[in-house]
Amino acid sequence: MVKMKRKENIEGCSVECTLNVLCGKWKGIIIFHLLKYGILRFSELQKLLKNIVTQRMLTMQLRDLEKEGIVSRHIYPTVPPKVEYFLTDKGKSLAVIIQGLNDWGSDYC
Amino acid sequence: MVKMKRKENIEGCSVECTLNVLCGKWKGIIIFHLLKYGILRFSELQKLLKNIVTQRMLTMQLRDLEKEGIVSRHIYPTVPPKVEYFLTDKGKSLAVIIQGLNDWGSDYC
DNA sequence: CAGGATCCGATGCGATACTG
DNA sequence: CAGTATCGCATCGGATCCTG
Repeated sequence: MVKMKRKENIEGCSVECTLNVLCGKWKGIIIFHLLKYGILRFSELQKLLKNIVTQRMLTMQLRDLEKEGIVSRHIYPTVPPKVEYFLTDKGKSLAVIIQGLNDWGSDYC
Repeated sequence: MVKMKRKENIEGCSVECTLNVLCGKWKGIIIFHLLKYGILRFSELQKLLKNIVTQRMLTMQLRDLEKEGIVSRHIYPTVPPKVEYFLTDKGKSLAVIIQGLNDWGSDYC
């Protein structure tokens, strides 16, 4: 459930709106780690996700988050290429929520 | 992205675990409304969702939430049938998170 | 009223291979 | 190293119809 953008807003409930940003495989963890480490290279993110995720998936999730204005990236024009990902202010504002999700998960899963 | 249960736990990150519970179309809003109203009949939930959701979908999401121990239901053996849904303690513990999601959505969407 | 049964399209997600 | 391109399946989710 990832790209299921919804335009209709259910009477003052913006819950789904936020979930649309967070739901998508690995997005939560990606933000979690970026909050923790600040800046991470593509390969570092992949390692943190224990190589469970394929490059393709990681790329897609990062692109989605970029579109939403949650993460941004800095590309070094070097060889071999080096790309760093970091949270935008909008992304950092998710800190409380991510922390809450993490805590709840620790308690109830 | 609803049934994508993940067993692997990424080094002390339980974020995805919670997202697995919340992600699924309408689950967030369902919990949001149950937090707000306490108890809701099937048909009341459907109206609150502005009839956007089909009975089938609403039923499925409620069954998922029930399996996770988030909601519970009380069936009145009457004709016509009457079924009430309400949050379990585990479900109520999501209040802070749901509120956070709602606030963030209001601010950034 | 609440919800089960079917059908069916959309897309989420994975595996694999290739490139500047 | 950090991607893009293809292929393919599983499942998510919508529409419709049926029932105790």
